[in-house]
Amino acid sequence: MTTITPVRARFAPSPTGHVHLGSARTALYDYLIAKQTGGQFILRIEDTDRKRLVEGAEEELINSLHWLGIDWDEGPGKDGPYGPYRQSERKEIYQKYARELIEKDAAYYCFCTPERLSQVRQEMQKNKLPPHYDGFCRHLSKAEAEARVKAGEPHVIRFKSPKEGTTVVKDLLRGEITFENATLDDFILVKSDGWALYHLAAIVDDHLMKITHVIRGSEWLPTSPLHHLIWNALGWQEPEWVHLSVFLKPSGKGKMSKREAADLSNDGYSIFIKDLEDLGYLPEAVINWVALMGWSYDDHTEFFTLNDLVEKFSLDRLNPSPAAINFSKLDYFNKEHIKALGNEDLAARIQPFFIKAGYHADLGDLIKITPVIKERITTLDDSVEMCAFLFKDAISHDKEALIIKDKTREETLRFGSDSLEILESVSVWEPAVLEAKFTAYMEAQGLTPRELLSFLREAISGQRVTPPLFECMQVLGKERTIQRLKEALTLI
RNA sequence: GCCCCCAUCGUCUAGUGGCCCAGGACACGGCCCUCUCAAGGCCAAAACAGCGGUUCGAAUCCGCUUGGGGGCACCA
Repeated sequence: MTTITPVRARFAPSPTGHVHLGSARTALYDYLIAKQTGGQFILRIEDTDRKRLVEGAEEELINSLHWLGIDWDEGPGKDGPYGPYRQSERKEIYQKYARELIEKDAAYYCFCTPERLSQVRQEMQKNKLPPHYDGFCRHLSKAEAEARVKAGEPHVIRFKSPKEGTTVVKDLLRGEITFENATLDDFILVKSDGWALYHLAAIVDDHLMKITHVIRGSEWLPTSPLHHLIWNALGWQEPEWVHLSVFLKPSGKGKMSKREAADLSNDGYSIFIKDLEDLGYLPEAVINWVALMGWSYDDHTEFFTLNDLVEKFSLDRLNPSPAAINFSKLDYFNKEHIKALGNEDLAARIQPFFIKAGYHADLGDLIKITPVIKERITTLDDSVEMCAFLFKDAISHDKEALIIKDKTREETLRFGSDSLEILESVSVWEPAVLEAKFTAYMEAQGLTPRELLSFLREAISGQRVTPPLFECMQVLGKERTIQRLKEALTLI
């Protein structure tokens, strides 16, 4: 590592939908590199396309970032020296620089109608050429163009891409990438409604906001030469470019489509941060998981907290190849991070899931069960299914399961009433005491734990799967445990 | 069609010319432990896409092929 200079990194989403894994990872890396160098992480809303805005998307975006624990130093709700941080509030700024580009002859007015443009595109495709603009307005005289603009003729502003030579883009993890200028298009910089497009707006903002590193998806690679050219045309020093690889669907074949995203939810998974939260994943786990998709620390360390990552992340250990999303690995990380949680913390996190399921579980009770469930649940939501019986007023039984395997109804009844007596005789209601009593009883009767305890489990919980039996009895309390066993015995 | 990117076990990856007949993790299978479910322990199976170079030596460097991915909007 050379001398560390503070990095100013920005996460610049457009509020057009849910925050997904890809953007979460980009935001994370931005945040990490900024924090690690003592720099700033900036959140900028790219909302210049007024038609695509989605109601509530910005709010969800902010919530998701907060949930993940990624906080910004400058951005909406947190003013800084380079605001405003919403592009919709910066329209005039972009127009100023668009004019500058025209004056420098690096851009030109174009009066072609959308109809003509699509016609040109079709023509190009028919001739097996890249579907680019044909340059119809590129050579209009400045005087004529200005006159038509003044006359109020609808127009856009296009960048004047060089036609010869090559443009080299330097990417931090891919090295130098060379593009033939002949393959470049004359991109639109400002639309006919006066709003700047990403290509102009992002560059102007990155410059004005003194961004030093731009981390973005590799889908931007094809337009990166244009961006390089615009930076140059404006006479500015461009930032470091980092083009991250895309995420592939779990099969590894192709990008996640709308349809596949929907199919995922049938399996209890999702690529959207909001859903992951609802599903019972920990932000710690999502962060850990997503950080490792495209980055690694060494050949064996996998468990990282956000703070670990701030300390250990580095751009030079990024991996340029696309990564397939692996949800079973997320499950694994979720288990690991749940196990790492303190009992009070875990209890507070599972409580909303109980409440959502209609159980009035109070924190005190939940804290009692967290030690025994923390290594048995994959998601926070799993705790509800596993422990619901503790919070129900009445439970129902599967009568079949109430007969001890390979024993008769009469035998079961006898073991059941003996158990009842044992329970009633216990004065110190603790797992160790209960276990000692029952172990002695089972030995005397020649019963295996599997036989008796499975029966008791069904009797007091109505479930086949629960946390360890004696712990369950403890949380249930002596009275309710006895009550439930009595009820069960009447059903045999 | 054109441009660009990528290429190690099923998946995420380690590996920057000899330490590699390739290491870790998840998932999968088996065994042990075990009151259910987990957790834990042990074991197994599993990869350098192909072909040419360069080199004393290549997973590592170069080229080609193949495969995969991304882009080609008055979206970002």
